[in-house]
Amino acid sequence: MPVNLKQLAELLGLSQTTVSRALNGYPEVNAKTRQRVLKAVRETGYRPNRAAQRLATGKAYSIGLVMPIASGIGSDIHFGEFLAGLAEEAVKHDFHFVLNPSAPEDEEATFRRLAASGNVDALFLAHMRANDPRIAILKSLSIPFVVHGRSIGGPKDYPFLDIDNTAAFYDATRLLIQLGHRRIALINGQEHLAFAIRRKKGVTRALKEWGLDLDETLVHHSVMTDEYGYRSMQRFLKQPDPPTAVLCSSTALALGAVRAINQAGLTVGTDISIIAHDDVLPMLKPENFSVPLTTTRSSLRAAGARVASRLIGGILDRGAYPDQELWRAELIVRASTGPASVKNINSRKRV
Amino acid sequence: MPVNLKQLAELLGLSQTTVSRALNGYPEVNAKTRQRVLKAVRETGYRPNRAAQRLATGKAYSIGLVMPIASGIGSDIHFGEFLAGLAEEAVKHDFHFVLNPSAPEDEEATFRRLAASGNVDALFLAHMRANDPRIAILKSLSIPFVVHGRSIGGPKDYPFLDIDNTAAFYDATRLLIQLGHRRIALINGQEHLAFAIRRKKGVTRALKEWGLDLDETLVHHSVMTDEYGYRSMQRFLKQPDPPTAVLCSSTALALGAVRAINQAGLTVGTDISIIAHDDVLPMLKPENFSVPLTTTRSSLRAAGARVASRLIGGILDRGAYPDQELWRAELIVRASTGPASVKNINSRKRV
DNA sequence: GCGCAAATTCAAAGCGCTTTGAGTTTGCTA
DNA sequence: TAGCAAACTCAAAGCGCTTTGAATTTGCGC
Repeated sequence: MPVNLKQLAELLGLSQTTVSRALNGYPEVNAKTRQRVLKAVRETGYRPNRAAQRLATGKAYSIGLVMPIASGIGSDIHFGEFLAGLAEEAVKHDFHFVLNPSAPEDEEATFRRLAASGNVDALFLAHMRANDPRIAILKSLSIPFVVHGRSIGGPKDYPFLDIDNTAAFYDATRLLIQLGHRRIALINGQEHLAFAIRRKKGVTRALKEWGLDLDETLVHHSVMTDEYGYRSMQRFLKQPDPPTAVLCSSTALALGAVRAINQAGLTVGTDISIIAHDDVLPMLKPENFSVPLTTTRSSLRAAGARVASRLIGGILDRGAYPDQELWRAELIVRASTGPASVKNINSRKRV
Repeated sequence: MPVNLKQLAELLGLSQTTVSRALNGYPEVNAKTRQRVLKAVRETGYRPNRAAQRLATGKAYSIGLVMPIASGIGSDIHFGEFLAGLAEEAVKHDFHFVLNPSAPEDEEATFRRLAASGNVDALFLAHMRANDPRIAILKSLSIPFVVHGRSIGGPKDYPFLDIDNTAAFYDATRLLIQLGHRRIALINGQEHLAFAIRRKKGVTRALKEWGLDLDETLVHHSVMTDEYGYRSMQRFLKQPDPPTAVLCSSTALALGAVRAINQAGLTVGTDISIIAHDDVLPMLKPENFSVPLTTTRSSLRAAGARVASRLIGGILDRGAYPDQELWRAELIVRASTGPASVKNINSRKRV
């Protein structure tokens, strides 16, 4: 039988008002009194009743999530991982979720309904596309939100958390160039997604700085699964002048690419270099690849947790968070990258 | 500005009591009055305030979900799909989720905390293992729950929704036997999972009925990804007496298996038959395989929705659901299954 | 020691719903 | 037409918290 405010106040010989204020950090409470209250809370294990708080404050203490059910997104491994981070953080603060599976064409209606329902205090948005129309919709909805990722074009002033995809792939490409690679391929995510566009831009930029051009025949866009990584790599290797290095937008793609490379009788790291972006999925660790993978790393789960923090912090008016965050991915060099030597190129040609 | 009960009652010239009762289906309300109330609800768009309901009834109107973060589960595509079904149904009833990411070793504590928190009315459980200890824990916790899947051994009297895995794989195997196959392989899920055990049992049983034995060298257990399907199939094909047919526990596994088959210069459906279990993942449609896949089909999303229905129905005391449900998977024959002819066997041997 | 502002604390009024216990009608029976 | 049970409807009391507006203390300058 949990104690409630009234009992706690009685126990302390204080009024509910004072106890409530002590707990919620109001300044007009004597420091000693607050200490007494806090102690009593610890001893009794008092936890405020969320339903009552919701009723009294009008806050929902929950976060709305629109879960895309379009092919290849909803049940994407990446979504689960991000969600885990989000949930982890939410649970700490006793926040709930309202998960709204929604087809892309219904998304706008879903947002509106959700915002109007009063069931959520804030919304979360992901899978940004170029010129994503959802940002304008959310801005018009007067409900706080945070975007994971960034659109390209359109309004600039909205809260987001993104990683610097351009920089990550610029850095990765630069490393490859420094190692002597000149023909560099890119196995990327779907073409309409903002992160994929930025990553390609990073590659292009680095090449350009060295006076090189990105060969469009060495760029593939697809859903980021093992399977597509394999197919893309296979096609690259069949080209008359195949790449000596390849960048993959996910470890899943890299898994397939590695298989294609091995199957062609080539060795990762010596014959062909490979760098993948690593979302730190527990299923797919780059260090466990037969040839450990050089990666640009940024934890998706951590991003989820951070987004939740910001959303919750905003709702509770606690802590000041930057409105726009751009995380820098780490470039971690492992065995899958090596110099592009003449010998490599020859051995490759022989296949 | 949404209307509340008081305003609605005023509008109707009724008391809040009567309106509330009319809405909640109490019998002591005149049928005509109830119609009037319902009409007014439609016109005003009245929606009861969940926070107030929670406070008044003591119900949380939410469902607890323990999301396993062990390797290869949490961010599993199957989990996302099931979750989508669950969420879809929950949203309809304005139910929330409390997602609790938890490492397997903390699960018990997580259950207890969740049950004690009063934040959820019911719990959901999945990824059943043989002799799964979590069932006993949940039963002791006096909180309603539904299990997706079934344990093997241990208590029998608990609410579950499962598919008849034994029957599904029995049926699939029987079909293969009828087509003349004698050496049948199984690429299964992880060995400790109940569904995998049952599927293997189904295969064994069918073979036994035809006087055949399951060759243990033709059974692999692993995480159900593309990658492992490929590896398993590759190993099977290297055996001195390779299988003429293979059963896969998921379409992801089948994808890998098909690749290995093609790579070996064989053709699915003529040289080697393949049947996969299809969870109806939007990402991976068996009908879109280059050779459309024969499958045992049962929608994971539908299962999620059903579990949510049962959980919610139980909480609201609405509708009577069976406590234990065993869904029958459909066996859908497509082009990936064909007769095992001598010619096939010969051509296979030549490789 | 007095008076006043600042510092604390408090009682009470909601938040919007459910539900108890009591009051009103209605429909029949006698 | 009185009388009574059945059928409806209602006023009011919570649920556990926040917050307003007022009351009480305390601290200081004179």
